[in-house]
Amino acid sequence: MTPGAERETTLRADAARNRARVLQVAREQLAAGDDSLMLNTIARLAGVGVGTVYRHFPNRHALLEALLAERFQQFVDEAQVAAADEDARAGLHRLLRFALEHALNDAGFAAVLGSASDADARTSAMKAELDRAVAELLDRARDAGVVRHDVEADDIRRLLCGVEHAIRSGDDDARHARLYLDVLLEGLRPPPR
Amino acid sequence: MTPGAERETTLRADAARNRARVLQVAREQLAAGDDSLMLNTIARLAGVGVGTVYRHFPNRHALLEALLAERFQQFVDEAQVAAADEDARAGLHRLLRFALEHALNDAGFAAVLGSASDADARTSAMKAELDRAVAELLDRARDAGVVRHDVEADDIRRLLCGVEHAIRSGDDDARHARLYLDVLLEGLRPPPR
Amino acid sequence: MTPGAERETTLRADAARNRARVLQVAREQLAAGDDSLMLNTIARLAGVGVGTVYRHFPNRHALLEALLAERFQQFVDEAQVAAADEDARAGLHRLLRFALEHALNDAGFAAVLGSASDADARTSAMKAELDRAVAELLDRARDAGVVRHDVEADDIRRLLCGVEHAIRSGDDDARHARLYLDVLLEGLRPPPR
Amino acid sequence: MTPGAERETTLRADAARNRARVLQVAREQLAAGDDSLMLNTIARLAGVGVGTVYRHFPNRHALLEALLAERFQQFVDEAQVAAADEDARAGLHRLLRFALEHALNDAGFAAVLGSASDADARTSAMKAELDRAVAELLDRARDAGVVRHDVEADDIRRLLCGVEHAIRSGDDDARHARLYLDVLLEGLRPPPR
DNA sequence: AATGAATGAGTCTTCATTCAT
DNA sequence: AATGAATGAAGACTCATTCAT
Repeated sequence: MTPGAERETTLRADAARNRARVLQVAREQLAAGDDSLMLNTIARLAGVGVGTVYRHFPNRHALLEALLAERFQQFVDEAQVAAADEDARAGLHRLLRFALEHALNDAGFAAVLGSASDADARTSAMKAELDRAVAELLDRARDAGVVRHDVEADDIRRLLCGVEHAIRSGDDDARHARLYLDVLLEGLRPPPR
Repeated sequence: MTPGAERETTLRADAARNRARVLQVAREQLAAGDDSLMLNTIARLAGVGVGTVYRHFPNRHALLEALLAERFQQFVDEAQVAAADEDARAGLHRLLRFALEHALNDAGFAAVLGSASDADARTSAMKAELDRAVAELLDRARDAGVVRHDVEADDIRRLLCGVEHAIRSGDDDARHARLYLDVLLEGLRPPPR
Repeated sequence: MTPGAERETTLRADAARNRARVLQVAREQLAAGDDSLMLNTIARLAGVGVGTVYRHFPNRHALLEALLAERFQQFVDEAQVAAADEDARAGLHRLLRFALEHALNDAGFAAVLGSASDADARTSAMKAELDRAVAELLDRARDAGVVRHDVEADDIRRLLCGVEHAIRSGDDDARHARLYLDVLLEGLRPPPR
Repeated sequence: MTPGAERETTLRADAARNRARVLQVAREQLAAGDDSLMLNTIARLAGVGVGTVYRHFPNRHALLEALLAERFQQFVDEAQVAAADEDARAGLHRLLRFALEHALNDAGFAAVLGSASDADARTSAMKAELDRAVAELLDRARDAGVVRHDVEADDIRRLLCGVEHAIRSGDDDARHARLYLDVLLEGLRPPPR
């Protein structure tokens, strides 16, 4: 029984259920475009008392962090796999498409991805892990001459958030998503001459 | 007697001065990064009563619209000049750099630029005017083979907002601004093959 | 028109009325033994909105201060007159009876009188003024040999609060008040031999 | 089988230990000047669940009563000894000094001593016992002409609380304690004619 | 008997908007 | 036309008490 995992494990069955419900409702609220995350409302929707929400998440931010930690780690794992692709350019492509999908599905995810400073050290750690994977991929891509020299992992993250933003602003159908991502990918090539 | 025109015409000198002050303060607030736009605060800073603010702008949104209308028209004018450039690609370049500067200086400007629906018909009209100019430029650029065929004026607007977003997320120094805009410009070229 | 008085004067008629109502209700609450001073409740009882209460008194403490300032100054004025009595012992007697009446009528008054540290400088100033008057009286009384040498103005204040406390604890009829005050006055005489 | 007795008797060893811990923590809290007595906090500090606290003490008041009962009985015992002093005035002196020490050490103690009505019959019984001892002492002192005729046991209790209050309001060093108690003792002598 | 998660009424505080002056 | 006091709905958070485990 890992000590870290234990915290989750020893949670009483009903407490765990409530915690999950709250996270679930919060996620739905965000997905529905309501980023106010009112703890009272969430409590009502989750069918628990306000106090229960506050017990699990002392403030709005803690809730957001929890929401993100879940998704982000999951994503970082996938990202690392994608980053190992033999073909660096293809790997980058896959990685970005990957991240974009996540960002489009989860507004909170995009928010973290694109913020300069993190409130929680765990978030920063995960972001660093992600940047490390991207940096490796970029290095290989640069060596292969398929990516311009003046962009770094950090820039990739920010540009991706920009694309996500562009897609969200207006009809965010698949065609636009594909087009905007493609523009980014083409723009990342070393400029002619 | 056009009602719209009358409002502007009959404005007493002091009323006009108050209106200008309110807009000025609101602009400063936004520039200072405070996008809450509390009308009470603005009134205090402008040295007028809240009631006065409400007389001129029935609600927060009206204030935002007014703020934008001012800037936007000014921008559209400049844009039309830029769009007339002989060299279509150079014109596009200038136009985007132009817009980007505005967007970085004025968060509200970027918000309008990137929103799918407008609250005020005048805004839509100006946006249409802008898109018309960009569309012409794009047509010429496409004919010259320097821009991919699958992007429209609307996409340009959205992508630009994306770039603005990327620049704002983190250190928004000149280097990043130039780099991200360049990535966009390169990405807009017709893809190889 | 004195500047100090003006603040009160320029208060709009209705604002002044509301402020007075709030103070009135707060005073009644305290008198009724409820020292929780819930601003919402006070607002309701005063027939004004919560916001109005908050406009006049940003927090509970400000309300208390206002409540006290009113009474205290009024009392200090009277005290100074009483302190000027030719017969020092009689003056002290009158002064204490005087203060006791106030303290019994207004719990807040007693609270300030008996607290070692004040939150508001004005309160400290008034207290100092009071102590000055008492000190003069004590000096004369000591010279006349009718008060023990080891008590100071500060002690008088504290002992009086003690008496007030004793009177409140139980039936606080006039007999008890007279008796306890008399015990104090006798106790203040120089001890035999 | 007396229900009251049973409760004490059948208390399991661990239950008794928990009860004692809770009382201990509550006492410490009060001593530390925190008279909010939050049962959740006490439970945490005592290392038991809230439920356990509630099992032993159905509400905050019951806890207070229990806290006091302990001390009070202990005090009454000592008081009865002190009251048996040959020299009535000396006995009174010792008794009051005695009570004062207790009251200064234990704010709850003073609260009970000075309250007109008790929540628990046991408290009233103990208070009656105390008053009986004091009354005897007073009778003897009056007969000896060393205490005024118009004070009763009840008054002694209340005046003592007054002194305690005075001592607490400000620097409560030994000098002040001695002085204020002395003022009371002198004040209790029969007034000169 | 013990635990501590859950509850939700209760309180504080802010701020967009109205309206008497 | 201007003022700013008043309003009160809305949101954040606490804590005494209950009850399933």
